[in-house]
Amino acid sequence: MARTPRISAAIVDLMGRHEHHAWTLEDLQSGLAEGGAAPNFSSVFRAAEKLVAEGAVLKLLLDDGRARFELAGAHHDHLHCTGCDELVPVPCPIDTARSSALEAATGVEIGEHRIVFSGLCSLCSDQAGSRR
Amino acid sequence: MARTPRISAAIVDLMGRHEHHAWTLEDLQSGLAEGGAAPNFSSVFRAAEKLVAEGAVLKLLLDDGRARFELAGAHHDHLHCTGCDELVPVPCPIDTARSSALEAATGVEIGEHRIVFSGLCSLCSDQAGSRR
DNA sequence: CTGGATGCAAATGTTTTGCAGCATG
DNA sequence: CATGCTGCAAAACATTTGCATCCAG
Repeated sequence: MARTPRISAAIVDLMGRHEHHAWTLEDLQSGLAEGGAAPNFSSVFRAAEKLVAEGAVLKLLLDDGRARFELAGAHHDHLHCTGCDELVPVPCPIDTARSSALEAATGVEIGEHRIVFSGLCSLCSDQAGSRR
Repeated sequence: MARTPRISAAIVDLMGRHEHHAWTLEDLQSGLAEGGAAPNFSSVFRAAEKLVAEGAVLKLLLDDGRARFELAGAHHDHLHCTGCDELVPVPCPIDTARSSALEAATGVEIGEHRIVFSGLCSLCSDQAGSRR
């Protein structure tokens, strides 16, 4: 069987051409497949993990139990749309003052955070609105 | 093999006696086992899911891929301690003004949210501090 | 030639479901 | 005696790993 070379590069390229999208491993595999490649699932997995390890890509686990991958960049948080199931980036609502206040109030030391809002993305929200 | 009656009631009871703790299914099973019962894993799973469906219990998926269950109550968010792996409740840092601002800025409709901070809980933070 | 990447298959870890028996109302 | 709960076993799912092979440098 023909090999698919440079999978991780292809992943970065693919992600770059679809800015605001979080990819499951399956998404990545089928996305690469459309680009002519037909990589093995394990290879996609390993390439994705490599990119995560390198810091080029972020891995997120949603409540549906499947991991999503997205290009690393400026920090943002996410809205998991209950309409279309997309994971939409939203600006981070936590400022350092708030974070510090939380640390002071609870005695914890906060490093990172992950926020996932549930709701409707702007598209689904529009559609719901126009039907009302 | 003897049956363990009323597993879901036992779960609620168990959780009630250990306020701030998020339970994996395994935690629940061994917790119940210490109480004299020795329930089957599937039964624990089904009881937990039932409680979630009833709204008595919340289910959370962390990045380690294992679900945690905790008593439903006043909303709060969580810190996943990188020291002791506990999931510690912290007050919610998102107020309605901020949430509305986010909706206005992005056009989304926000329902719920889940925030998971990563860092050190107050206990682990203290220990780290005293070693410095 | 050598190390890193890939394909394939099989293992893993956790969650979920099928089915039969028990027990409570 | 009907309905729901439980135990046990096996399936389902997404992920992860072992191993042989391939390819670029």
